Amino acid sequence: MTDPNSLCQNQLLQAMPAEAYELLLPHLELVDMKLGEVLYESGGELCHVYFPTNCIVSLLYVMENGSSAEIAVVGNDGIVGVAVFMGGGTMPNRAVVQSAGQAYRLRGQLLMQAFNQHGTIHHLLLRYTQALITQMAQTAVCNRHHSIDQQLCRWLLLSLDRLSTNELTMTQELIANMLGVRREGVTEAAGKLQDAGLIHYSRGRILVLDRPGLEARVCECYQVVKIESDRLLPALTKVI
Amino acid sequence: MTDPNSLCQNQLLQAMPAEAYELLLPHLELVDMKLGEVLYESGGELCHVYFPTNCIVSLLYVMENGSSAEIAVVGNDGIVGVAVFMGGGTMPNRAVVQSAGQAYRLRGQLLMQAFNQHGTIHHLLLRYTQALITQMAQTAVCNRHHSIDQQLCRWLLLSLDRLSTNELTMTQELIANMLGVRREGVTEAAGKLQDAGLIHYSRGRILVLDRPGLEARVCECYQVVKIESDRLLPALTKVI
DNA sequence: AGTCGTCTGTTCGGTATCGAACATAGGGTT
DNA sequence: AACCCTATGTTCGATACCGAACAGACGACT
Repeated sequence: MTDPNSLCQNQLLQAMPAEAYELLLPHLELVDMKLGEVLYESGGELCHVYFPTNCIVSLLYVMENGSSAEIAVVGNDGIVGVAVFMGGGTMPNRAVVQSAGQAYRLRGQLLMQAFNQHGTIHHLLLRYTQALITQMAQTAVCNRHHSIDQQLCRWLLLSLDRLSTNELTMTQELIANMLGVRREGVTEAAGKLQDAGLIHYSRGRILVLDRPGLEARVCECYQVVKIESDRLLPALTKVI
Repeated sequence: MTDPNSLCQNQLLQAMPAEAYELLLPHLELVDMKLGEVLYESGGELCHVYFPTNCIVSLLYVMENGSSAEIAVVGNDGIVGVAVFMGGGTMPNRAVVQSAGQAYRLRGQLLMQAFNQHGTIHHLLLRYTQALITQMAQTAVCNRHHSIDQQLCRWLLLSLDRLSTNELTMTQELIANMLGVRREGVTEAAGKLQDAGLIHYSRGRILVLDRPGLEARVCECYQVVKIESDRLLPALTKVI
C-alpha cells in the first residue's frame, strides 16, 4: 500500500480533488525508477502510466540508424503515458528514466476509468497534455534555431525544475544522446558554462552553482514552456 | 447555410456519426481562407475552430527576432484549434493559411459542447490530437537530424497529402519561413529535386512530377507521422 | 513594347557542428 | 600501490548551413 502523504510529490496527483484520488489511491504503487530503465519501447503497448515523484523520464525518438533525440521530459509535474487516455494506446517514442528516483505506477485501465468518470481528472490531464504539446513544439523550434550552448542551458533548467536538488547525475555522453548531438559538442558547451562559473562538472555529476546565470544564457524556448505550463496548471505552482 | 455534401471534404467531420454532426451542421460556416491569413496569433484567444476542406494551415512559432519555425500542418485531415477542447484556450503559436482554400468554421463554445456531450466526437478529437502530437515530435527530430533536402521532401509530401492536386502555390521564400531556413537553402534543395526530375518549379508554383521519387528521398520522419496518423484515425483513410 | 516588382539562381566568406582519432584524468577495484 | 575503466578534454579536416550581396528572369501592368 501507499503512504498518502507522499502523493504530494507528484503535482498532478496533488492537484486532484479528494474524492478523485481516493478512487486511485489503493491502486497507486510506488516503484523504483532506475537510471536508463526503459518504460515503454516505441510502439509498445502502455500497460501502466507513471506519476514521477523525484525522478525524470525522457521521451525519445530513436532513429533507424540508432541516433536519438529528446522530444520532451516528464518529472513530478506530469504523467508518463498520455497515449492511454488520448486513445492511441501507444506512441512511436521510447520512454527512458533519465534521472533515477521513484514514481507512482497505475494500471492504464484504471486511469482510463478515472479519466472518463471524473471531470476534474479529465480536465487536469488534458491541460497537462497541452503543456506537453507546448514542450514538444518548443523542442522543435530550439532544435532548428539555437546553438548547443543554449540547448544545454535549456536542458539543465528543465531538469533542475523537476528535481529538488541542484545536482544532476548525468554524463555528457547521455546529455548528448538526449540533445541528439555529439558528446564533444556537449563537452565544449559544458566547458564554457564551467569556465563562467555557472556549473561544476565531475565525472557524471553536474552541480549547478548559478541558476540565474543559466537563465540569463538560455534561449526563449525555456521561458515559453515554463510560462505556458504555469498558465495551464496554476494549481500546481500555487500549492508548492 | 451549408451544403451537407461538402462536409465530406473534411475527414474529421466525415468521420463523425450522423447524430453527432447533425448537431454541428447548422453552425458550420464555410469560409474562404486566403493565403497568409492569420487565424490565431500566439497567445490569442480562439473564438472559432476550423475544419479545413481544401486549404492547409500551418502552426508556426515566431521567435522574438522574427524568424519562425513550423510546428505542424493541418489540412482536411484535422482541425485547427485543439486548444479549445484541450482546455488551454490559447497556444503560443501562430496559425497561418499556407495554402488558400476553404474551411468550415465553428464557434469554440459549440465545439466544446459537442466534445463534452458526445463520446464519439470526444474520442475522435483526442485521437486526432495524438496524431498531431506525433507530427510535432517528428518535426523536432527532423529539425535536429535531417538535411534541408530531406526536410523539403517531407514538407512537400505533407502538403501533397492534404491537397487533391499535385500543384502547390508556394514561393521558396515562404517554404523557407516554414522550415526555418534561408531562402537560398530552399533554392538549392529545390534545384536538386528539379534536376532529378521530381518537381517543376516556376515563380511560386511547384508541380510534383514524381511522387514516388520524393518518397524515396524523404527521411523516415514522414512515414512515422503517416503511419501513426493512419493508425489513430483509420476511419478517415477507409472512407476516402 | 517597355517597365517594374517579385521570384529564383549564384557566389562569397564565415561559422557551427560533425566524424574520427587520440590524450588526460578521476575513481573504484584488486 | 598499481591498474583499469570510464568520463572528460583536445585536435584535425570536412561539411552543412548561414548572412549578405548581386545577377538573371518571368510575368503583370501600363
